[in-house]
Amino acid sequence: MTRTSTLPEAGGAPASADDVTRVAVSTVIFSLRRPTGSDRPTVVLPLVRRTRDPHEGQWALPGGWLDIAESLDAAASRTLAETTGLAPSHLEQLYAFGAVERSPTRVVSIVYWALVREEDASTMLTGADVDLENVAWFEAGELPPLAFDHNEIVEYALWRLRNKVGYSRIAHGLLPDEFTLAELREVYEAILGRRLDPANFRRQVESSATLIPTDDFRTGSHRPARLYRYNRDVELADRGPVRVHGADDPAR
Amino acid sequence: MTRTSTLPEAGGAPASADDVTRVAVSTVIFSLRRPTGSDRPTVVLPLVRRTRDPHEGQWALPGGWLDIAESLDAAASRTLAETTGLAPSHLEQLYAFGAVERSPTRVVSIVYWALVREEDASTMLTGADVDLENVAWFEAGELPPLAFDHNEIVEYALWRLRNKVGYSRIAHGLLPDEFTLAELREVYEAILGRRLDPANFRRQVESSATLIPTDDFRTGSHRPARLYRYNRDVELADRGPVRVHGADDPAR
DNA sequence: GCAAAAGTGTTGAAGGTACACCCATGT
DNA sequence: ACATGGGTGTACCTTCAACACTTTTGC
Repeated sequence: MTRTSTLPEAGGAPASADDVTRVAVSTVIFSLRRPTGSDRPTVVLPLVRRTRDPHEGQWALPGGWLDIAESLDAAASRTLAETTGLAPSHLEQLYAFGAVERSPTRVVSIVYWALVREEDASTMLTGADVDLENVAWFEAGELPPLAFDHNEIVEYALWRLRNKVGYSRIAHGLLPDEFTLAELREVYEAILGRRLDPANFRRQVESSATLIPTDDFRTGSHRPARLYRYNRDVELADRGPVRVHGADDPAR
Repeated sequence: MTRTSTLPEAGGAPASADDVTRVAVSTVIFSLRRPTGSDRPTVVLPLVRRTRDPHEGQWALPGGWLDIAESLDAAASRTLAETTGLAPSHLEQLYAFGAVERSPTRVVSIVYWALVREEDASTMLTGADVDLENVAWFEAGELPPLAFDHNEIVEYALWRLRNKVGYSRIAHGLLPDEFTLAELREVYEAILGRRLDPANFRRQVESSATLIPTDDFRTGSHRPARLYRYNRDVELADRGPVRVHGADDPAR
């Protein structure tokens, strides 16, 4: 994993001057974490500390410059890995931000959002050449003031996530292969920010036929809960438009 | 209206060589037209004929290059006006397309979609310095093979339009100030491609409280129909995320 | 009167919410 | 035994689709 680009929005730019529009790619990465003391997961996201102006010292979304020979999707994957060492289970374009004043020099940011499984989030700590000093996880609801317009971008990404969890099965992007219905429900509850009726939740997911029951159970100090697995055959009304040519196309 | 940029994807580029990524802005413009012989409207869109390579002679989406000092939204408005002379009643970002091979030189296209009222669509014919020879309207469902990946882009825009008509009130962007419920229903029918029950349609829009009944009626060879006007106060769960800073922010 | 579209009423199916209740385990 | 979460049953309510029916105009 070689560093072919630096953090976006300024510094180390591919073109030298401020007479060109540069294209940056950033990603809002969501994962879950169970705060110590609580068993309920909350939505967290990794941010990187800027090491140069503008906004030096402030936290910002991970990202980097678009290379001339890589697609937007590829740039999102690459910069995400380079800055955080994470491997996402879901990656989807969010929006292109291009207001003139959002950075001192002209930058158009193509922003993605991604999901990382709780188990995979720990790879960051062991990860290769990631600058751990300057990466940290934050609760999505309690962010400090971020660089550029990144607070608004995160808000928008959260809105999209909450929206999408309602009509697609992206929740599986935050879960391991096998999980109980209670664990799945906790993912929904963490994203939506409210409790769901276990009985009704069970019926809804069961009627959608997206889950395959296994013969295994998760034990605890109560009745064992059946483990489920996502049915990969089922494609929900999820991606919407025609799949264009393989990669780099709309995901919704 | 001065032409400050040429058609996107190649030719007359702001930067000379193929060692930079250029940003283009294109727009899928939807309007309605009643085919002669039929009273039911169909969805149509304007395309421009390319006058230079690549894809010279082929039809393509109207657009142009992003200027260094203008926002993405502004670029969409400007290029839309320059190439077609149209003024949209709705303008919204669709997606950023950035596959490497979508053009001989590296181009990232920020694509918008727009609505133009039937009445305003005729301004194109009288419009200022628009090259009428190379602009034409096509039925959205019967497009010829277009330049670049523009066929897929139009499909995606159509999908978004159909989707959005279900949960927002964008349909008003295709209607004049006052309209009957039958006219509103015809817009929905044209977009969705299927007939709707007039009785149920009436109840749905009436219960949503987005329409203000006027005291005027449209007469014909039947019982006069009441004219309605859109209630500008009502904001549906429409734009979703926080309005960022005025312009150039996500619309959904 | 008749055709045609405007507008109202009614019914049944489907889906969501609330909540009572039983089941199976660890302690 | 009892606490805890797993899992089932059910009643109510809202929404939506289908369609019969009445109203008001032009011809």
